[in-house]
Amino acid sequence: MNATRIAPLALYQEVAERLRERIFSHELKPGAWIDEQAIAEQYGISRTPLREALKVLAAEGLVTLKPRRGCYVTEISERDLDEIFSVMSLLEGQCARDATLQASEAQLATIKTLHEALEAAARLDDINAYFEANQAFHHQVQSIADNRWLQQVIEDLRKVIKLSRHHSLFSDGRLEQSLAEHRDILAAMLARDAAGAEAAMRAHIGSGRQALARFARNRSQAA
Amino acid sequence: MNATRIAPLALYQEVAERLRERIFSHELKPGAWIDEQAIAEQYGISRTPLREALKVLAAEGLVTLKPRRGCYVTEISERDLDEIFSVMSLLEGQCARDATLQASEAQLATIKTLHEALEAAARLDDINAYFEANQAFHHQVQSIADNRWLQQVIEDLRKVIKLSRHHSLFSDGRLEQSLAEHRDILAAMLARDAAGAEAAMRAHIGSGRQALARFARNRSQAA
DNA sequence: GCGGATAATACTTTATCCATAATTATGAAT
DNA sequence: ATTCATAATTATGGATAAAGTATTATCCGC
Repeated sequence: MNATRIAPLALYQEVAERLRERIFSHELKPGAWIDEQAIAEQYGISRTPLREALKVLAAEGLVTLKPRRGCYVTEISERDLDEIFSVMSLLEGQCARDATLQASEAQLATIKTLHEALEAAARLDDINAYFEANQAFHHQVQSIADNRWLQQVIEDLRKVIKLSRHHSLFSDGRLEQSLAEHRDILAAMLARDAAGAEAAMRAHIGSGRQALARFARNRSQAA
Repeated sequence: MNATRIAPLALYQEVAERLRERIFSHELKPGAWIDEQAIAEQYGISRTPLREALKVLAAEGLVTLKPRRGCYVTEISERDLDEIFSVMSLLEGQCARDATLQASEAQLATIKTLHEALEAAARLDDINAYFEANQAFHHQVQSIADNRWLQQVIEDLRKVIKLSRHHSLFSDGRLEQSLAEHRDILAAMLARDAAGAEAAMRAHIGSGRQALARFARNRSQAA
């Protein structure tokens, strides 16, 4: 047992987090069987905390537990993505609306700063930095909207979306398009145009769905 | 060929369901500590599947696991309810909109039939029947909207709402008011007025929040 | 008398063991 | 040769036990 462990987290939570990483990185691919014994051995733990971690991941929808059949990484269909993005569009749109109405001047300034990081990343064509800045921007909007349950649902759905590769989403023209959409969102928020911000955010999410669909098509052609 | 073999549900799922019932019925009150040993003894099982069940309930938000402190039934604040109902209003409103646009004539007829059950229960002042019919109506609208992820999120949030008593919600004038709101929803749907159906549904959910808030106020006065 | 520290108790947490069920492979029969 | 049945192996699901940590209570010192 690792004596240097300072994390106050329970072991099963630690395990759940590490499995999430492996699922999101597609080291564990959708549809793949999760070998409990092998994982437990790899991590040097018993199967008990691992099984508890799998229950948590199952509740999050990342894995599917088939009774007496074992545990498999959830496979997300294109239809699932359509449905999830449809909900996400609704929720993030509402966030943008609420944030626009409720933001203090200081918070609007923060949003503006985060957007500038986005612009900078785009200029450098640094996809990883753009990805990070994008996440920070969306997170900040949600934070300003100040509805923990709304944030929670968005976060849960985003995890499921991450089951399908979307790291390489910001390639080619998509990055430029995404940036333009973000400019629209920012402009509406700065103008205190709540309806406009909501509409811009919805358009942005919808555009993300289309990019993902294009990516899926290319991928299936390549295979 | 054992075709009679239906889905074998795991023990932890069975336990989770029984705990849900006890939490919803307020036999296990919000804030109450869940004694693992006592529950396991009551059910004649070991603590292992019970703990797995608690992980699932924690993921649903029904219980809160405090590391090294044990498991407690989640306490929902009035602010939580405000936030949750706000999201529910958005989601159920979208359901009403989608259902109005997508429903077949046969599905609209089903909706009409379910509404008539509501009217009948109201005439008889049968609160339990009204409650059931109400659930059936909402469920049918969601079913027609045909977005499984949207349904899932609504279902999850509804579970959390059930942490606060809302059985006796349909008392006094509230039943009449709820019925009137349902008439608006139905009318808009039958008229294929998607925006109207969404607005009516949002108003209905918002009205439900207000009724719950009144109930909480009365309850705190009584105590 | 009050505060802090130490010890004891209790509860969570993890590991190991066992049983049951499912799947796959092999053998036999048609 | 192919298909079906039976047996064996493997993995999941449940129980029990042991260990570690946190909290509370008591005692001692200031």
